[in-house]
Amino acid sequence: MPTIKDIAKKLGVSVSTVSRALNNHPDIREETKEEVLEAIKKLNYTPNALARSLIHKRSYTIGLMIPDITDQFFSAMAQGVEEVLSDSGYLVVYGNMSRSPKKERIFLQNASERKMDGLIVTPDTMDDEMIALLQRLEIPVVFLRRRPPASLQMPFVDVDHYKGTCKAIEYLLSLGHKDIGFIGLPDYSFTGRERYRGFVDTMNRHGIELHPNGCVFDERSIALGYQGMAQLHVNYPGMTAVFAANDLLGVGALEWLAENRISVPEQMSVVGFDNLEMTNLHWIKLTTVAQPRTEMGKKAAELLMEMISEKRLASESILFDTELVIRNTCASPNVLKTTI
Amino acid sequence: MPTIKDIAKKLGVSVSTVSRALNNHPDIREETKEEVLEAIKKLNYTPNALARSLIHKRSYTIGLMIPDITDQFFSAMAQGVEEVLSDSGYLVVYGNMSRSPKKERIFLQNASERKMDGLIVTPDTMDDEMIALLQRLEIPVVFLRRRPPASLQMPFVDVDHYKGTCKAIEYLLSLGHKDIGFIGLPDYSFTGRERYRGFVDTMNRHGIELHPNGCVFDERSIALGYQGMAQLHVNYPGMTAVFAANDLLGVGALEWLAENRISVPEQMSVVGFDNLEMTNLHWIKLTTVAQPRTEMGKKAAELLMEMISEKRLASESILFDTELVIRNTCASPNVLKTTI
DNA sequence: CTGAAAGCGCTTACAG
DNA sequence: CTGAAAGCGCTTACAG
Repeated sequence: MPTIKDIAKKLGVSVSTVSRALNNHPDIREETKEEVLEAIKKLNYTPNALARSLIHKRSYTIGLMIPDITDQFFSAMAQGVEEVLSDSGYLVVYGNMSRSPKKERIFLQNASERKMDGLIVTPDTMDDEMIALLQRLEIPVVFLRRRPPASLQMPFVDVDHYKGTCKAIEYLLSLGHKDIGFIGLPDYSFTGRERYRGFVDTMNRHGIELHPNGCVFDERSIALGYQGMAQLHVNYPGMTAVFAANDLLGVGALEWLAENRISVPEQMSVVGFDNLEMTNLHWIKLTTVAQPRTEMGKKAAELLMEMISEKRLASESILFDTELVIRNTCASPNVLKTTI
Repeated sequence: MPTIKDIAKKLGVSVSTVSRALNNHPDIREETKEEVLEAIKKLNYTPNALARSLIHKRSYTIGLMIPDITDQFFSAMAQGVEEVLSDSGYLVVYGNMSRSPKKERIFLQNASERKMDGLIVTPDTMDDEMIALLQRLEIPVVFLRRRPPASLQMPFVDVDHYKGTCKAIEYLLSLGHKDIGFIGLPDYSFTGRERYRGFVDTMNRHGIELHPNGCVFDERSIALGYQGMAQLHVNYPGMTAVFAANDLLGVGALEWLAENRISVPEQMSVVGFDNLEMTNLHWIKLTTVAQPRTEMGKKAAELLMEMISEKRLASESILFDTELVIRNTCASPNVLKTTI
C-alpha cells in the first residue's frame, strides 16, 4: 500500500502538497491538485484513516451497543441509527452483547481505546462497575430504549410504557371487559414495572378491582406466554381478556388458546405490546401497542450528532408515544353470550 | 485523557518503560511495572488503539458486510461470526448495506481506509466496479452465503442449495406426489437458479414430466408467495404439492391456502427453504430445508482467522449440507381421496 | 533493566 | 501557492 510519501516522491512535490490535494485545501494550485489526484488514482492510493484520526483526535466512528442482534426489535432500532449516522459520514460499529455483561464491559473498553466519537447504548446490566465505566468515557453517550441511572447525566430515548399500557387497557375497557388478566415481565425490569403500573392504575381509575390471581410474571418468550395463559385460565375463570406485556408473551398466550380451542376474540380477547413483525402474520393478527422503533433509533442518532457537534455530554431526553394497532384479537366480551 | 507521556512524567520514567509495562514486555523490573500499572489506574489512562494500530499496521478490526440487519437470516449468521471473532480479540464492524449497492462500495472504501484486517462479505451486487474494489483491497476476504466471481480468488462459505432442494423434492416424491408446483426466486440469483436446478433434475431423474405452467418466479416476500400460490392454483389444477424456494414464499403460499380454505397438508403439501424462526410458529409448522446459519457464520470467521494468521489471501471454500426439517405441512396426496 | 531516538502515516501552522 | 518541520500517541530496535 503506497503512502502519501510515495506519491509525493513520484511527483517530486512535498507531502504537504499531496495532503492539501487530498483534503481539497484552498491553498493549492488547481493544476498541481489535478496532477496529485491523478497519481493517487494510478498508484491506487488509499489514505490511512488511522493516521488521520490520530491527529484529528476523532475516529469518525460511533459505537452502537445492542443486547441481541438476532432480536428484530433491536435490529429495527439499529437500522434507524445506521441510517442517520452513515449519512453523516460516520462508521457505526454494532456491538452485539448477546446479553452478556462481560461483553458490555469489553465493548465500553473498546470504545474508549479506539477513541469512538460517541456511543448509543442499550445495556442490560447497570451495576456500579458499568456506571463507573460509562462515567470515565468522556464521550457523548445516549441511552436507547433504556434509562440511565440518575448518577449518570446522560440523555435517553425511550417510549412511554406507562401511557402505552393505559391506552391498551382503556381499549379493552371500552369494549366492555372488566375481567382482564395480566401476563407481565419480571419485576427487575423498569419497562416491566412501568407496564404493570399502567395496568393497575387504569383499572383503579375505572374503579375495577383486580382479581387476586389475575397477574402472572415471566421472562419474555413465547413458551412462557403459553404457560402464563394456562395458569391464568385455571386461576381466573371469569377472565374475558388478557393483556400481555410483550408480544412474545402474547403470541404464546394465543398459542395456548388455539390449542385449547378457545376462540379469539369471541371467547377471549388478547392484546400485546411491541408490534413485532410476526404479530401481523395471517394466523396471528394480534392487537398490540406499537413502539416507533426505527424512529427511536433515528432520534437517538440525531441527539448524538447534536451532542458531538456542540461538544456537550448532556442533552434533553425524549419519550416517544406509542400507538395502539388494532387487529383481530379483541372483541366485546358478551358477543358470544348474546348469540347463545 | 492522559497519554503515555503524562504517566511517564508523573513517575519520572521514560515512555519506553511505561510502554513495556503496558504490553508486559519481559525487559522490565517487576517493581517498576507495578508502579506504572498503579499510576495508570490512578490517572484513568486508556491506551490509544489508533496509535498502536498505526505502528502495528493492524487494526484488530474485521468488517462484516450484511445485506439487511433486520433479516433474521443474516443476523443469525452475524452472530456466529461475532462469536468466534470477538473471542479472538477482534472488534467486528457490522456494515448494514440495506440492500444498497452504494453502501456496499462505501463499506469497502471504509474497510480499506481504516485498515481492517479482514472482511466477511455477503454482497448483493457484483459488478465490475465491485470486483475491482475487492481486488484492490489486499486483505483477506471470505464470502458468506454468496459466491465470488471466478476472477476473484477468494474462498466462500455457502450451503449446497442444489442438494437441499433435491432432498425436499425426493421427500415429496416419496410421499407419492407427482404433481409438484414450484414457486421460485428470480433468475438473476445464483441461489435461485441452483434451487430450481435441484427441482428440475430430481423430477427428471424420476421420469416425471414438468407441468408447463407449474413454475412461477418471484422476489422473496410473503406477499409474492401468496400471489404465486394463487397463480399456480389456477394454472395447475392437478397440483398436490408446492415447493417454495424460500420460507417467505412458503408462508405466503400457506396464507393463501388458509384464506381459501384449502387444508394443509390434506389437500395440499407445502415445503419451504431456510427454516426461518417463524416457520416453527404453532400455526405454521412448515416443513422446510434448514441451513446451518450460525455454523456458517462461525466457519467463515474461522477461515478468515486462518487466512490472517497465515498471511494468505486464498483458502478452501466450504459447502455446508442442509437438513430437511419435517413438520406438519406435508402428507400423501391420496389421504383425502381414500377417505372420501 | 532503562532511556533516547526513530518512525508509523498523516495534518497543520509557519516561513518563504 | 509550496515546502520543511513539528507533532498526534504509541512501539521498537539500539545503546548503555
